[in-house]
This record gives sequence, structure tokens and C-alpha cells, in this order.
Amino acid sequence: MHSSTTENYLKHLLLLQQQQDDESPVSTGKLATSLEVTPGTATVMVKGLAESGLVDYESRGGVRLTRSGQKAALDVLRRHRLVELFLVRVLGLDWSEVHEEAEILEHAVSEKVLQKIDLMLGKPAFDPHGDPIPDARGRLADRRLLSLPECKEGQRVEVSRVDDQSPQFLRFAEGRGLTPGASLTIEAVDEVADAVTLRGKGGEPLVIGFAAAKKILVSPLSDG
Amino acid sequence: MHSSTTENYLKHLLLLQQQQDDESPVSTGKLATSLEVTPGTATVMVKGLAESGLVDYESRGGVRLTRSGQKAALDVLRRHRLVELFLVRVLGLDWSEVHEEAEILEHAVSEKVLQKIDLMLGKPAFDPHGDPIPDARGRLADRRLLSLPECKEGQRVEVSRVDDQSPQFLRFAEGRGLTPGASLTIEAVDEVADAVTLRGKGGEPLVIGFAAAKKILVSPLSDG
DNA sequence: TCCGTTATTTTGAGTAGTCAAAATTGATTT
DNA sequence: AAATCAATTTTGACTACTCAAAATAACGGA
Repeated sequence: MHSSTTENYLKHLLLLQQQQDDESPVSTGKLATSLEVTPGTATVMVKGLAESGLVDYESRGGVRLTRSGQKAALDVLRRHRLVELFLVRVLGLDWSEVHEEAEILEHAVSEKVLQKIDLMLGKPAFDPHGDPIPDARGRLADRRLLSLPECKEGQRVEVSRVDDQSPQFLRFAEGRGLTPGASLTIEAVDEVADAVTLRGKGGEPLVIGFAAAKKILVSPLSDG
Repeated sequence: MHSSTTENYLKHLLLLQQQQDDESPVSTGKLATSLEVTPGTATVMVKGLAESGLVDYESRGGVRLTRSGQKAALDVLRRHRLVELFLVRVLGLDWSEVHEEAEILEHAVSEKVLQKIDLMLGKPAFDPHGDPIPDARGRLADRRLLSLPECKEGQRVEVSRVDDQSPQFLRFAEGRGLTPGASLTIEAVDEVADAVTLRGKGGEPLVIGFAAAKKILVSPLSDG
């Protein structure tokens, strides 16, 4: 069994890799920032992970998960996201607060408990924020999603994923009806104004900046 | 927030105190045994707990929880036992396996999550083994229970608590119908044979040794 | 090519928790 | 009172993780 610390290093590494092209190595500096430790700490730890065969690492060459490291990382991610969904669906916590809870619980739930949760939720493929949940074998459902600024004006879309774990942003999104499952019409995408205008079910138009709009990922709706 | 280690020291201390008269101090040696650490380790740690005001300690005089230590310990115990009940009732784990799970989860569940669990279970007073769950303010329901060897022959009783957390014993008890809520008639209590004979609902008599019988705690049934 | 900037690594030190083994204490026996 | 024994405490060392600060490497520009 890996320590919580090790699990966190692997998880952050996986997310950073996915954020990049998933192919090129992650710099120890990026990793350190992501984990909120000093660069030196990350370097030292990464050497240990390499010793354990969880990552490939060459001095000043960045870090990459090995196959075994990736497997372990996917397992942590699976625990994190299943726990999030469980907290929302079964315990009724708000989606804006479950990320923090899951940060701790992900290191504490056993395989046995996780299986019960998985079954109870019907082997779900996505967590409350629309992030994909790795299945028991570590496979991720993949969807080609558009971010709002990528949409065409007039397009009808459904919110599929909200890519920001901060409670503030999640509460904002919820307040505006921008939660997974909601349908929207893109009224305008204005590069110059740095803004996207939407219309939801309710009818009242909503204008949000590009930075926020980029975090809302949607699937096109076969307009009907 | 206390570390998992500290929480474990406090919890074991509380249980050892309850096991004794609850008044006299616990020796560092007993504590060490209970926690499965070496005596020296326990001594060092206890000094730290005393520094933090969680225990009273004098060299070679044993340890006792202060009021604040006791509060913290009861909180850990509450988390442990609520989690146990939750795992049995909501996730459907077997009562023989929840103790181990709770040993880890008790350090990971937040107050927020705990409150949801507490509510969902209806603010229960006892865990799956019949152990009392401290309420939110740390108060324990107290019941005067008899152990099987203390019962009179012919007495009708109800199993209220099974005082052994080992999966083996719990599976044995479950297999014999000796779970909280079951009613029994005491057929014989034989000091010399070191055995107690019972008859359950089913009718077939059951003989168990004193050591095992002491772990089964019962309430007398107003015979009707 | 040399210089300066920036990222990265190394080093020394600190905290929390642990063990093994030696030293101490207190109690018991003689 | 002295010797012995068991429990307890002290000590030195180790692991895992962390930071601060110094050393090193890499890269781009003059």
C-alpha cells in the first residue's frame, strides 16, 4: 500500500500529464506547484518514486508515470471521484464541498468499500462535475467535449463537465444553472469583448467571461 | 486537528480507562500493548500528549485523560462507531469486517460528513456490536448489562452487545444467532465445566465456554 | 563565446513517529 | 539491608516528509 503522500504525487502527476499532451514529461517544478510543496521537496520525492518504479525520471528531464505508476494513479482518481459522487448522491452534500472531503477520504476507503459504493451508484462513468471516473480496470470513458468559447453562435448544447473544483466557482455555476445536464443555447461568442452570451431553459440571457466559459465543457445537442 | 496517531492514543486510552474502573490511571505499558508499539514509544508519545494538555502524566505514575483529552477521545469513538453502523446499514458490509474499515475511516471523516451519517441513521445510540455511540456532545447511553455467566439458569434474556471485535469471533457469534436483538433462554451455567448452555429461538441448545460467554452481554427479558 | 536569468537539484536541518537496547526505578524477596 | 526482578524511562538511531538556502545546469541573448 502506498502512503497518502505517494498517492497524491501520483494523482497530481496523472492530472498534469492529462492536462498536457499526456505524452511529454511533467517538470518537477510544475509538480511542486500543483502539490504546493517547494521544488526541492518534489525533486527528492520524485527520486523515491523512480526508485519504486512508479515514474521514469532523469535529472532535469522531467517525470512521467510508468505503467504501474499510472495504474496506481488511476486507482486514486477512481476513489476520489466515486467518493465525490457518493457524497452528493447518497449523503446529500453539495457538489461544491465534496472535492475537499474526497481529498482526504480517497486515501482511506478500502477496495471493499469502494466496490459497494460503485455498485450502489450503478457503476457510474462520471462524477458530479462531469469528470470521468476510471472503471475498476482503470479505463476512462472519453468524450469529445467543446468548451463554451469553441461553440458556434446559435448552437444548442448540453453542459457535460465543469472543470474547476473551487467551491466558489461551483456555487457560481450552480446558481446560473450551469450544471451537468443543463441545456443551453449559445447566443454570442465575442472574442473582443472576451465574453460568451448564453440562454438557458429559463430564458434570461447570461454573459460570462472567456476564462469562466472555458471551464464549462459541453456536448452539441442534435437540435430538435 | 490531531494526527491519526494522537487520535489512536486517545481512543485506546479511553477504552482502557473504561475497561478499568475509569478512575485509576493506565500504565504506559498497558497502553503500549494496546497500541502495539514498544513501551519506550508509548512513554515518549505520552509525554507529548501531556505537553498538549490531553493527558495527565507523572513518571511511573501512569496516564489519565484530561477533560479535553476525554472529549477528543469520545469524538474519535463516535466517528468509529457511527462509521461502523453506516457501513453495515447503508453499504451492507458484514458486521465482522467493519471494525477494521472504521479503524482507518474514523480519522478521515469530517464533521460535516459525520452529521449527515448521524442523521441518516436516526442518531443511533448503539453500533452493530451493541457498543454505545457517544452523541454529538460526547454523552454515552449507559445500560446495565449482564454477561452470560452472570445470568441465572432459566432466565430469558436478549443479546445487547458482543464485546469482541475480531472477525472470527463475530462470525462465530453470527453463525450461532448471538447477535444484538436475539432472545435466549439460559439453560445452564456450569462453573466446573466452564460452560454455559443456551437455547435460542430455533430450539436447539448451544454450549459455549465461559471465555466466550463473557463476551456476550445481555439484558434480562421481562419473561412473557 | 560569455553572461545573466530561470529552473532544478543538492544540502543541511527540522518534525513526527517509531524501534532496540541500555539505564533507572520501585517493589519483592531473602 | 541487600539482591533481584519487572516495569518504565532514556538514549541513539532510523524512516518519511518537509523547508530554506546554496549550488548547479540550461537556455537565450549580446
